[in-house]
Amino acid sequence: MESSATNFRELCQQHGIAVTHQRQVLFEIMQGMHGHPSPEEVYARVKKKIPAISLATVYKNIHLFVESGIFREVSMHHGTLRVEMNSRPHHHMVCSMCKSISDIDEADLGLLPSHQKLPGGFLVERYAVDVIGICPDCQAKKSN
Amino acid sequence: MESSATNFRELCQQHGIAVTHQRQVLFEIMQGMHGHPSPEEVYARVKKKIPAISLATVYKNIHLFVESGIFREVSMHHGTLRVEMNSRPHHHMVCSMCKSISDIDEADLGLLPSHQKLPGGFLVERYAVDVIGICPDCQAKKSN
DNA sequence: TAGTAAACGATAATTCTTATCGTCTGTCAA
DNA sequence: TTGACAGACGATAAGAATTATCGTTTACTA
Repeated sequence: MESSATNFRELCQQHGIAVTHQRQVLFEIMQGMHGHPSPEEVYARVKKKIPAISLATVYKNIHLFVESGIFREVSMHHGTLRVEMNSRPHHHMVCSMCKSISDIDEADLGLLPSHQKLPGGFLVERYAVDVIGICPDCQAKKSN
Repeated sequence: MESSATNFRELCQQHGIAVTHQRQVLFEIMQGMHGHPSPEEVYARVKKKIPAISLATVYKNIHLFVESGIFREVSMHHGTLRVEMNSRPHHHMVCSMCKSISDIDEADLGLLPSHQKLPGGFLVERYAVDVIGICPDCQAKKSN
């Protein structure tokens, strides 16, 4: 069985990024965390292993991991407060390139909820679907 | 046909909030905006009609509208950067009370995408579904 | 193993949002 | 109507999250 160190080294080589001690510890700790920790929470954990690490390094490497496709952001939405004024039942199309958000009617999406109660006893109020992909503008730019 | 002023007055009475000039102009401008504007963008528009308005007032009233259920937030997610380390295909259950996020396997959700290309030519890469509702903990608290 | 590009830590700066506070206004009862 | 009072307002300071800067150190390639 390969060690996780070897795996991480290969992962970095695949993505063309340098293997540093900080980066490796960060990666391993993040992989071992459940849920969706904030950068601060990750920082707190990593600090136990590398007391001298900087919060900026944590941010920089989380972004690097996300850009490389090693991890993924939970929400594609903008960081600022965004409000919904379209009162018709609809969902969102989010462009993975330009991050633009456009609305799509529920009926046009062709997806409908089927359960009222999910495993664990979670009581469903509504579904919010982000369709992630490439918007027409970015498709055009891509093929140029 | 009722004027929009009357509508807004009734809306405020329904929600037990005062009708102020700022609030009314803000509401009307937001209703007339497309997409999902940021507070800054809304502020810029409102300023043309009420030059003396404060950005804090815009924030306070957007929150008020959201809390009252007049408008809705685009994303229920936390404002901070959150990273996904679960590599299995899954979606999220977001509690509308405590804002906690937990994972649910795609298979358990019972929802599957049916289209590859949506109206407008948007090219689908993947779906990210937020199931919004009440988590078991908050259901328990609620009934107390 | 030397040169170079990139990564690091420290910290200043920026951005977004919220809190504070003195003044003003909308609401409601008289 | 009017007067009292809670709540809303504007100005701005404060706070939280994130990013930029910069001098030093480290990893990769030849």
